[in-house]
Amino acid sequence: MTTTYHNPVEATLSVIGGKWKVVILCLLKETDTMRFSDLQRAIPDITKKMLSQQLRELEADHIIHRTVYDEMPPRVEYSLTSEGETMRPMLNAMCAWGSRKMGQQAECE
Amino acid sequence: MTTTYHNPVEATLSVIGGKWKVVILCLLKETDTMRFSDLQRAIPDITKKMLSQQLRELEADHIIHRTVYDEMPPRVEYSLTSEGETMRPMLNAMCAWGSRKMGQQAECE
DNA sequence: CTGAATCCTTAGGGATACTG
DNA sequence: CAGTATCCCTAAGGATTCAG
Repeated sequence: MTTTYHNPVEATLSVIGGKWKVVILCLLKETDTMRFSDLQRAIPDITKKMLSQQLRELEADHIIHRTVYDEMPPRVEYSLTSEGETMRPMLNAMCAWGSRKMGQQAECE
Repeated sequence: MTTTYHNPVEATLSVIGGKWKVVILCLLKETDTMRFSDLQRAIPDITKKMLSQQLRELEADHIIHRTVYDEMPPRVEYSLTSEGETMRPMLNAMCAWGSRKMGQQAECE
């Protein structure tokens, strides 16, 4: 499927446009590697379904890497790929803007 | 309404999370001031309804400024506010990442 | 623990027509 | 030109259950 974009930023949005993707990526950029349950705990409002769905899409776009450990109980870890690492400046900028805004409003916790 | 965020970036998403907002903002950051019809032409896939809706939300968040000229035919111009200007680094980073990706895939036009 | 599968609801968003 | 107003419908996403 070849999608035609009229603006470069649309390519960005096609990858990080999902409702929770940026939140997930911002967590991964700080913690390096997180388990499924770690992400769930860090994003209380997300459902399992949404989380796994967003993760699979990010994986399909080669932004995150999924490592399965064949243990009992199961363990799966997620981390940024090298492609995902290239997002760091962008993710930092997005976090920075939010922090600035929060600083103004003092409404973050 | 006080919304509680668990991550600073959620504050960012609450402002630019709309489907077309980042596209609109990226256009405004480059062209400085655009009319409604300019935006429509630059974003062929957006409907009037969506465009005006997204614009109104951005205006409510004090990100863009709306100037109405009492002429016939009507003219309305949109531009970034000073608050919107603080988004420039972030918007540039988002465009840059998309451009990089497009460069790899050579699928932009 | 890490999901997949199913069902179900709602609201995001498209098409169209109308207005100052 | 720059929007509203309606109608309408799909698909995003929530709740719940099942499974390896």
